Amino acid sequence: MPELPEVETVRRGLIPAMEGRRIVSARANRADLRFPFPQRFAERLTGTRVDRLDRRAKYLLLRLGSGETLLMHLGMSGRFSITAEDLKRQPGDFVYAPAADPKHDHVVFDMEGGVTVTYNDPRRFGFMDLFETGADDTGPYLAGLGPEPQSNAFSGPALSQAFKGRRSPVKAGLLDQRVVAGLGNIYVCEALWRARISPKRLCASATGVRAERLAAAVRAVIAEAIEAGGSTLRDYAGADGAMGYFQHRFDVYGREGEPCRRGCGTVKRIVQSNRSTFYCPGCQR
DNA sequence: AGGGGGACCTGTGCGC
DNA sequence: TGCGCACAGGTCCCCC
Repeated sequence: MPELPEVETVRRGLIPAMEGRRIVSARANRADLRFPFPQRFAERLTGTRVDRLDRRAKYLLLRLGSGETLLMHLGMSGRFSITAEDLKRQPGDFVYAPAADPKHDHVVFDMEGGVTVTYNDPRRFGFMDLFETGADDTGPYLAGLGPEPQSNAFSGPALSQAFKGRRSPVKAGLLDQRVVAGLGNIYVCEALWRARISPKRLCASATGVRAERLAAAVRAVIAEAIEAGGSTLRDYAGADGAMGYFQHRFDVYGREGEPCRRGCGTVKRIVQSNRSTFYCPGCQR
């Protein structure tokens, strides 16, 4: 479910609840999510302090006083809710509302200061792991990730280089986390629309000036989405009460049959590598 | 080697 | 109202 902007919004929402606080106790309510929890999961977390909350691509990284890093991925349906006496606006309020069904509450962190952070994930595509801090680039998850879209390492020339010789559609190229890290189905569709590039165009033919346009579009789309997430955080809970999943105005995603915002045609839905792609055949070439 | 398709799960919304 | 199907924002694994 969450792509980079949603994960970044979740990170920012978790900071007041977790950063600088000791984990009084941690608990996993089952043996696995997508993968088994690491050995002695609860014991390795209990008693340690969360020094910092980082993000890389769609991964949250809790840097712990113990010298370990807790890596968390939200999969498609992972959510956090927070309850906290000292963060509440009104007594009895949730800071971020709990997900509807508590039977999917899989991990609970009791934090210093009466703050409780609960991870809920109906589909259990999410996962958590612990590794020694500093080993980010040698572990199975983060090694090989491409540049962050907001970093200097991501640029037109870099994207052009990554696309060179690739025979796959540019939609698949942008979804490849080794090319650029953090994009998912929605923001790839949005960036391609913004850059006026057809999702069916082959990567190899989207180098040069097209890659330049695409890189700029990716940056803009991601920046705007993070900003939209930030505004829902400022309002505390978003419309549905859940942190990180904000209502955002999409240009093409989910708009099949509706008019293109450029007024040139109708948004079309196709399937590429088993996933929905939305685009406007009128302006995307 | 790179790329496509299926698998992993549960929930929701729609048509009949 | 109930049932079955299609679909959902991610990633891994297998196979060509």
